[in-house]
Amino acid sequence: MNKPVTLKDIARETGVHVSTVSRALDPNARTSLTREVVERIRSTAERMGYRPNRLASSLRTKRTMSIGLMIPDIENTLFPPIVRGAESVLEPAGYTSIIVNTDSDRKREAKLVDVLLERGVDGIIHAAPYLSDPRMIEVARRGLPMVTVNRQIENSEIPSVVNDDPGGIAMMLRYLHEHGHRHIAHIAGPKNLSTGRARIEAFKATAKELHLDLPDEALVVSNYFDEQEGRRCTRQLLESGTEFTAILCANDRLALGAFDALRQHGLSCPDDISVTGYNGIPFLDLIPPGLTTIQIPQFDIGRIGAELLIKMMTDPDATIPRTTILPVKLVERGSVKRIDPA
Amino acid sequence: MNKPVTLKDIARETGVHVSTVSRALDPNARTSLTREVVERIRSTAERMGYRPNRLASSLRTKRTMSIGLMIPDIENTLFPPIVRGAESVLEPAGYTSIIVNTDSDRKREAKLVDVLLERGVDGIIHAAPYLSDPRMIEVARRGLPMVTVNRQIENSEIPSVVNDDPGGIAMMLRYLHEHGHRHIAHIAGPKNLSTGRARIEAFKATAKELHLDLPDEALVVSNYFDEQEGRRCTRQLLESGTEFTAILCANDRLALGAFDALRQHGLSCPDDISVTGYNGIPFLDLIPPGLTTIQIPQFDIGRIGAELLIKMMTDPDATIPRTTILPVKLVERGSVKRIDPA
DNA sequence: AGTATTTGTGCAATCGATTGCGTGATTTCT
DNA sequence: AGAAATCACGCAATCGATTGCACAAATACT
Repeated sequence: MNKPVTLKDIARETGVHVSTVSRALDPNARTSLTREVVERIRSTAERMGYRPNRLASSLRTKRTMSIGLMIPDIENTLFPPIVRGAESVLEPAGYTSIIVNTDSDRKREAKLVDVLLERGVDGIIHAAPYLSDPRMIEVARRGLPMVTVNRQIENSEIPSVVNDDPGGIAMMLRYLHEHGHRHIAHIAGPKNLSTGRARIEAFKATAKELHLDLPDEALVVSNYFDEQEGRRCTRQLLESGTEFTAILCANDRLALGAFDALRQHGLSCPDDISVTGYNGIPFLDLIPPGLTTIQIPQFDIGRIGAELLIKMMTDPDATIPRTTILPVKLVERGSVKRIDPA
Repeated sequence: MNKPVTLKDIARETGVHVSTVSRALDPNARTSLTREVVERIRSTAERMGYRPNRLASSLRTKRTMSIGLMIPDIENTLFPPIVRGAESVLEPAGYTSIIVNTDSDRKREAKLVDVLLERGVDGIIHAAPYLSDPRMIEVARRGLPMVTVNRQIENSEIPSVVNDDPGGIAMMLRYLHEHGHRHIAHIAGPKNLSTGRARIEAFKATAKELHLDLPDEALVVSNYFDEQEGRRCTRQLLESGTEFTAILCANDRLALGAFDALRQHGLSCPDDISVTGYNGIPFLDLIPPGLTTIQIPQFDIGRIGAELLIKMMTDPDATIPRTTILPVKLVERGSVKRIDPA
């Protein structure tokens, strides 16, 4: 491994001082140097194959040009698009990201934040914090630029980029209503997540608006956003004896679990029970009967989150919107049947 | 943002020299110091909340404890499990990984390698190199520890971890044969990828072994491993007029595309045509009729790749197997029908 | 007891780039 | 033409941790 070319090497080669070389190669400082000198340095740097050592630079400037990207699990298809969205702006801006999987485990989250801090990240994008997350709030308070995307932390000043949960849920509930459904159950998300809470509240509010009958048993709360909980909650609905013709699920994976549980109970979707999801994860069009869902702009959530973070990192005094709400849209597939209102 | 505690601060506080502090905190060098001194330093370090500055350390030691993880696209469900597998060993070992998406674009790949090099990664795991990849070979030659996983580069000494492509394809072809199929088409992967080539060769070899009739038209080569190409190739097969009762696809996404194209042509899978895939990506069990496929151990591929890389990074003289081949298994679902041999 | 060896720390250079300050040379101004 | 201002670049400190070498004190040896 031949040792890399350093500023010193170029300085020796061109007969100038290393500080001059440094300035010649810095687009911002280049102003006060002679055109020729800059050109001479630039060309020999190129010729010698100079690659700046970011470590040395970072040590001096206190900026690593890297950020931390915290997600629950990269295997959850909801997150890769967010990651790509974020990188679509980070990479061109010269930032590199360290992705960590928290597995939605507070202990891991705390440990991984330390890892990121130790690595000197310039900022953090947290894609799925808890509603109450004192550790992250503390880190942000200390002055580390941070944005949360997809979910948000309550009682904090941390800017967040989320989709329009209330609007999306209302849209979906109205859609079911328009399709004749009057008895609609809801499988809600975990209460300790902002998405879980926002969606259940929107559901209740819209149900009231539409004058829907909403018995307590028609509303079950899941512990995790996954298929297994979707199955469990669906079973619970079925066994409670409450009457319903549709289930509005707080996310797609719960809905996929519902598909499964209904099938196991010998019920057909959408003929017996209609089901709807939320998020719009991939492959949904390939899974029968095709989940009607709310498509959230995952890529844009990541993209805008990264844009905000860069703004915060480069201009500490910039005014950053506390919450950025992105519009969603309803994607019709086959899981909702039009019925005659009872 | 209160400034971090440094060795110098601890030195001042405890009245010793910073080099002593450094040694006291280094588990390896701690030997030659007095128990008490070490203890005193350790405790005040703890009390002051000392966090080592990895940048400074790396600058001096030339080790960043970070590695580059190159994948085509994190949105492709094949890769997240590989990533998790790799991180399952990297993280506990104190390594952090920088994930880059090449989009299977040579220009991007070249650029991203430079980014990684500039960041001073200690090694690289490349999850999908081209068969011929001089740039990566050159980087490896220069002395940077590197392993390729999932695919491999030909004519290079770079260790790779791959699944048993020949075995898997042979297994699948035999399976179709046992189910009565005698006219079997193959949608092959791109020729410039090791997986594409290995699989087509295995297909031909096994077909010969089984004395299958294999006209040229029954074998079409895709340009990319994706659904669109699967559709195109299937259409081509259908329009060529060649006779076949099953299509063995070189990967799952091609097979998913085949599902689609068959449907568009009014054909049913598996009643009219059987289809098989390769890889075992998620959600396959939810997509009708359920793709029968070869499950590759993605997580283990990542895990073992990372283990090899760590070995290479920590002991340059270690003997590393040139190729590590992992076993695969056949997963039966509903896309293959048993028929009477014509 | 006197010399040789070991032990525990300190000193200072180093990794590579950045940057405030200084200075000689050139240009501009009166 | 002489003073002032500007310009182009060099000097040296700095970021924080690591490490070979030096050296004094303590211990072991003959």
